[in-house]
Amino acid sequence: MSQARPSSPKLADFLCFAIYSANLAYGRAYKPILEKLGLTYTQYITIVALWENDNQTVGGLGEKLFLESNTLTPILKKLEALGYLHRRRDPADERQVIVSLTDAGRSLREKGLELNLVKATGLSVEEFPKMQKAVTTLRDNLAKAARGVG
Amino acid sequence: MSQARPSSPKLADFLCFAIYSANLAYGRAYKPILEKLGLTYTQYITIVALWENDNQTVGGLGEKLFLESNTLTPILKKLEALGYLHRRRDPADERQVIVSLTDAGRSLREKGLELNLVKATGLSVEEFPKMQKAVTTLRDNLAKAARGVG
DNA sequence: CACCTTAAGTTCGTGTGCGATTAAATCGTA
DNA sequence: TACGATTTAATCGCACACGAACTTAAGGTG
Repeated sequence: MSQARPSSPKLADFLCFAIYSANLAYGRAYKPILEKLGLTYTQYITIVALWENDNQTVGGLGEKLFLESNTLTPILKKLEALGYLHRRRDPADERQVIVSLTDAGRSLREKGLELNLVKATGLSVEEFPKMQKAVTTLRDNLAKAARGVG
Repeated sequence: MSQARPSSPKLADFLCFAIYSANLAYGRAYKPILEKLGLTYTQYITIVALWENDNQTVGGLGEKLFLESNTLTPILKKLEALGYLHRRRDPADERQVIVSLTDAGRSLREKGLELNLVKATGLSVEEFPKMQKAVTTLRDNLAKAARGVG
């Protein structure tokens, strides 16, 4: 195993890699919990977004989830097939599709699915919201930069 | 658009969602830079890991990248096809595959590919390493929890 | 109204992630 | 040494993420 040159950038110093690998770790932590419900992580946060605001358009939902319609459409169709939501064209604008939860979709919330992985983060009650805020700000700054602003 | 119930969990309070969406934002910020090189993000960090330590096994590389061989194998084959690395069985243990950079793979480092998105994060020089450390610790705690430890 | 432009979703192809299975090599132990 | 257990990659199928192209609907201008 040859040595790296002194100038070599270290993976451990990359913030992008920390975020990337933390995301993988979160997915692995959530998986055993979510698979008991037959949901993937993306399907789960889609349901959560609908708990927060029902009857959203695909585009509106995508804005909140940071996903394009080409990603959302198959997920929404899957959740519709599972009986958790309905999709219907907006009669006032047939281009848009309104997504709304079914009783089954709403009842997931009451089914004890208040996933709580706070303990697994190792963060204290004071640290948790600070971290959450900091990562959210980071995300918004990156999104701004990607749009060419800043 | 109906109102959410008071008890409804808000997406904006989820640390997992902050990480998830920050990862998407990072990918979008990196894409225009990396596609000039014809590399994806995962291919890029694989190259970085090999800059740091050349001649690694698939498993060893996977440990550093937090990826399994089922994910890495097609990526390594692609990078081999692009001429950036070689794959060969270890003569001392034919089960293992040694991955090593080619001159082309090493030269990517000199080609000014020291991607620097620090400014895009909006973090100060003092904040950046703190954030990087905090997210790394979070990732390690989550990984520990997912393994059933803790 | 006819025509062009814009907007919203869908479809398709590529590239990850990952669970499950397989193939091959090595190890351990009687 | 023979053989079952373990280790390491690779393969396969499924589910995202996303660029690009397509379809349909709405809006704007003459």
